[in-house]
Amino acid sequence: MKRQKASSLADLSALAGVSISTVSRALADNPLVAVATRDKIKQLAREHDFQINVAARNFRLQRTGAVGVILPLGHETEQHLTDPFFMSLIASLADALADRGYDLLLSRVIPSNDTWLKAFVESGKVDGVIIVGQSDQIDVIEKVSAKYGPLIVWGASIPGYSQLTVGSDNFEGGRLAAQHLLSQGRKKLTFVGNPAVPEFEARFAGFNLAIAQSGAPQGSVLPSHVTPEASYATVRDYLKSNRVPDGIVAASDVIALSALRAVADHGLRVPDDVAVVGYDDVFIAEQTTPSLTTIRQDVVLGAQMMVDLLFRRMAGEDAASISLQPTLVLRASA
Amino acid sequence: MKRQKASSLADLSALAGVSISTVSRALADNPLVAVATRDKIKQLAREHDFQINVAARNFRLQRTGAVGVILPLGHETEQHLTDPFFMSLIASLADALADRGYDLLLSRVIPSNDTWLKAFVESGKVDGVIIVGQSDQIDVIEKVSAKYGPLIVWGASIPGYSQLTVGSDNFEGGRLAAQHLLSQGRKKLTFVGNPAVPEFEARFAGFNLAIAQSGAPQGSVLPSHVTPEASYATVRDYLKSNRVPDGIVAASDVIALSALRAVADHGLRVPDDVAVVGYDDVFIAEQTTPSLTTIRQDVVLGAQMMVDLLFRRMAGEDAASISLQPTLVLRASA
DNA sequence: AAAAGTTTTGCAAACGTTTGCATTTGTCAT
DNA sequence: ATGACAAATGCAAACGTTTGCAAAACTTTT
Repeated sequence: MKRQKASSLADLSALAGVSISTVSRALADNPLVAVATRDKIKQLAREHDFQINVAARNFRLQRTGAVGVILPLGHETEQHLTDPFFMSLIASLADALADRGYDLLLSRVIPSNDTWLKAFVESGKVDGVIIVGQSDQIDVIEKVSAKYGPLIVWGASIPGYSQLTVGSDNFEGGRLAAQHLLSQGRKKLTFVGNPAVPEFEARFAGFNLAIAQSGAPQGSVLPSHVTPEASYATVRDYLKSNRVPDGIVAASDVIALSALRAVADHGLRVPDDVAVVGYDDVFIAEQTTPSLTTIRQDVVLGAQMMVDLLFRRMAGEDAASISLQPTLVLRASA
Repeated sequence: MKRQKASSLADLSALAGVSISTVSRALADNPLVAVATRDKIKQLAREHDFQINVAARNFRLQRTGAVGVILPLGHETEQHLTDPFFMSLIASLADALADRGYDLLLSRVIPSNDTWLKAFVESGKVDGVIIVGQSDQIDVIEKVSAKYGPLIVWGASIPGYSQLTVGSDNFEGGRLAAQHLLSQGRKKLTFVGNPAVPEFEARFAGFNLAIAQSGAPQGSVLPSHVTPEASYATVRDYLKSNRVPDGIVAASDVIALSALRAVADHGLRVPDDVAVVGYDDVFIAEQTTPSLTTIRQDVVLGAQMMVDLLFRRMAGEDAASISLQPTLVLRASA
């Protein structure tokens, strides 16, 4: 019994004694071909375990079947990609795209010039692009986004910018975090994170508003890189200078983690002496000692929204940016 | 000045007044075309910012320019992808592949039947495959790997299996961890992790050997899922049953993190009462309280080796599995 | 039994490249 | 000026699909 593998429609058409067109249509269940022929061909395809050449099909259809997911590492040349929040977002994106039969082309970019995004978009390798985090590339993104439709950004929706974004309401998140601390009677708050990052800027603004509304003294800000080492050092040095806050709002859980450690190493107790609120609710937030009170962003939902929006844009429809509501998750650290 | 975007070789050939072939060759710097013509065409390409259609080229060249990276989520249906170790491995893979001009096609697979890998390999979407972690799919991998060359696995090299693997010497890593604890006078050791996972099995074997050689009483094993919640519960319940070890070797840093917390929550001190050694040295290992003593696997090197091996296989050469030496990183937890 | 209509199949072009081979153009010695 | 040879360019096929349109094969109606 010869069951050679059929590797093209031509092979199959020879086996079935029909034309290539008929095979193509049969496999697509096109009612144009008679049911009997269709079944026969499908049977044959199964027997010779035929797999259609996806590259050829996509080429003919002028599509790629892939969506590019890009992480611009602008502020941090280091291993930004390991930030657990971005990772789970990517994981969820992979799932959401797979549900639609699309592949996920992963790309880390360390922006060296202004053309990286343009080049990527025009390379024809993907049918759409999702950018995870604006980093310091918001202007580059904005420029490309003006001419290239299927482009969705995870990040902040900023007045004056028209790029299509999905993100949690960072302002509200920052406000929630600060408000929580204030409601516990904390007075001297510090925000840790680099406000040059658009998302962080909004969180910081929300943080400031909450303070202003409560009448507490103005909060301070510690611009910090997002890597564990850098943020640890930043907080440690700050504490050493004796400006000890009684509440810390971190711009991310990873930063919060470092803050927890810096505070502990400085001989202070969390939350008794210093309360710490994180941001993201990544999977380790529950596992820290003490476990981390944080502002939760729903990555699964976020990923779905991004993919929804992207496909709408790919279909030529238009769509509006989406802002998701973050929530406060109460644990032990604040 | 009309600077329309040229979007195909045909466009460009019209502009230059030469044939498509000549344009193709000129852009490839083929010496067959006169230097003057070459320069003129390249100049023209720049002016009209021409970007070659990668899909078409790859199709013609019968390649895809992409490598598939697959995470089989066999043991854990949940968000395995967020394990920081795998994430940094993927990040490094992305870099190593980008260096070679290849794209990274990310795919999470929850194996439902035995054909997922075969289907993926035969879909023609990628030129090679890297599997990150054998999970419980080692037999499926083995079968496909027998017929499909460009397939590299991160994981354990197991006698009797011929799949090409890159991984750290898990046996040695487990041995190192246990030996370290024993050398500090610890006597009652426990291994936390599911020995059904090939890598973990080897770590457990090394752990056992070290104990046997030292003459200490046999160690115990706590099979545990790799998620934080599950491993926390496992360790907590074990401690509750009053079988308190004085040393824990965790199969991963994430598990170790849970162990740290479970031990602390049980009112015991780390490392005074119970010492904990992790595995992987992920980026948060430094940030735990207390910071985690762990067995380090070099992901950057590992990723490079995998890509090296893969390209050798893609070129039709053969290659041998690689075992990397893990190292003990001393911190505060043991 | 032929015409008209319907269903099923096949032909051929197209997607944008690369590349073997043929052809044109240019150079040089005669 | 002509022939021989080298250098530069162009023609056309191929990669594996999908799909508009034409053609063939049936069915029904007269």
